[in-house]
Amino acid sequence: MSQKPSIPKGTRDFSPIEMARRNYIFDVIKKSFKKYGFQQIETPAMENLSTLVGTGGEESDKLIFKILNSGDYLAKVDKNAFSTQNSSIITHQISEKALHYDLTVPFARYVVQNQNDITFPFRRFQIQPVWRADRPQKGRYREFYQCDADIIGSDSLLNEVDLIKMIDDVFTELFQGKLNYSISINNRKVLSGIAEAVGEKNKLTDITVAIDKLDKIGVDKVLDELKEKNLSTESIQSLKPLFELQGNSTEKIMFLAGFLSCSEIGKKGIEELEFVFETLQKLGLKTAKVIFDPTLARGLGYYTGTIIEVKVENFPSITGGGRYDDLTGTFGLKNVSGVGISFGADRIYDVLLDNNLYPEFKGDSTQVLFTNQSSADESRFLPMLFALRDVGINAEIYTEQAKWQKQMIFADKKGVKYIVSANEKGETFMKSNDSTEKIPFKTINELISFITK
RNA sequence: GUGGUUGUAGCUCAGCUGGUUAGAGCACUAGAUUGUGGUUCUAGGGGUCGUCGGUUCGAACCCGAUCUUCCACCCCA
Repeated sequence: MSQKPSIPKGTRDFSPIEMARRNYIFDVIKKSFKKYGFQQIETPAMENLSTLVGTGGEESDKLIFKILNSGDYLAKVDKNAFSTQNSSIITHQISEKALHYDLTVPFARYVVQNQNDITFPFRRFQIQPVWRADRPQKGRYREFYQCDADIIGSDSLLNEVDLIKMIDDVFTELFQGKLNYSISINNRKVLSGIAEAVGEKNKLTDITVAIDKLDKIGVDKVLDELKEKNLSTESIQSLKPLFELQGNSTEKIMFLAGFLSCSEIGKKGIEELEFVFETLQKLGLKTAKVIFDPTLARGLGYYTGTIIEVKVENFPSITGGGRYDDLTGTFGLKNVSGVGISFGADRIYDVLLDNNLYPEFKGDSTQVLFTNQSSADESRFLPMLFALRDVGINAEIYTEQAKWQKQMIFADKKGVKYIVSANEKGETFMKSNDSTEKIPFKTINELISFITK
């Protein structure tokens, strides 16, 4: 052992069985995307750093993996900037590219660049890895796949309804009705309305960040945090009823409608929520439990309307999304609204594994193994091998003339279903993996019908 | 970025309060046996005990730093 090989923190290798499971998840999601009229695109793994920074808020800027410029990257650094040792200034001088942090921002960039060729409303999906310089922990990786579906160029709330129905479809299939999950919905306009209604319009983020922690740290700590952020005692007092909200989603919405009656933007948010909930109620959902959660905030800076998050017990959110009214605005295309969601394939993988929800995968491995104990075997089996492959059966020959035992162990470990062998007289036999009975056969058609029966 | 945690053979781990050439199981390789299905037996390869530095006559074991693992916070898929 010269040196111990390893991979970067938060990244993973995927074995054959893991890939089979991952592809199963991707296939289910992709099938739904297509069914709802989304078309696939792909964007580069790296973007210009300038298109990525400043779109998702300060927090996400910190988590962007930057790519060092090629060549003598230090030579171009401004000497004054260098001597300040200010990394954020120097960063932009030594790095002009970065790995994308999510798929929504590259998509917005794509839309602006290709606006003349796109017919709006545009439904696109994108399944690619994203990178975040985060600290790995449970369900959190530095390289992971997002499966994004976005509709851009439409204000209609029917899109929100469509996305939630699609979430229902995907998890109904993946969870097979055996696992509870909930789709939490809120609206940024409601959060703005709350800030406005308590007279702290400019403390919106402080309020939402604090509210978001309600179920984690409890009412008292949230109030403490608001005090620290210099909210007036009256404001905090008037926020209090929100923390004690009881009842189902409809009752909560009704309460907030009253609470926000003095705020235009708040009223708009309530209207939007009501539409989404009412429409979903009419259409019905297969397995999803949709709840209005006024404490749902979500950090990404660009959301302006509906926000969505899917949760399973004991896991961080497995799907998230929302509406953004002006994401393309930062790239020069105004007045284009979009809404989208992102399935976190890697977290879904962990959830399915934890709950034993993977179907048995058939046909992923070799179905038929031709044993090889002599060059006579090789010449007699090779034509059969290719004949099987030609009719679509996964088959291989053991390429070494090895001991029978070794070949059987190989077949067993690989999960091969059928074994073909010959004796010294040249008689050929086939058998299935779970029995020791060898059945003689003469023609390739006999073999095929045995395997495909 | 903050706090905690982990690191001994390819894998899972043992190694008592620091004391001679660091062990086991599995895996791997070769041979024998079973005489073409996973048995059994024998032998063998493989570790500068994450890395660097310190304490000590002596360190896998104590101390420091660093990297790594996992977990929590922040934030998020």
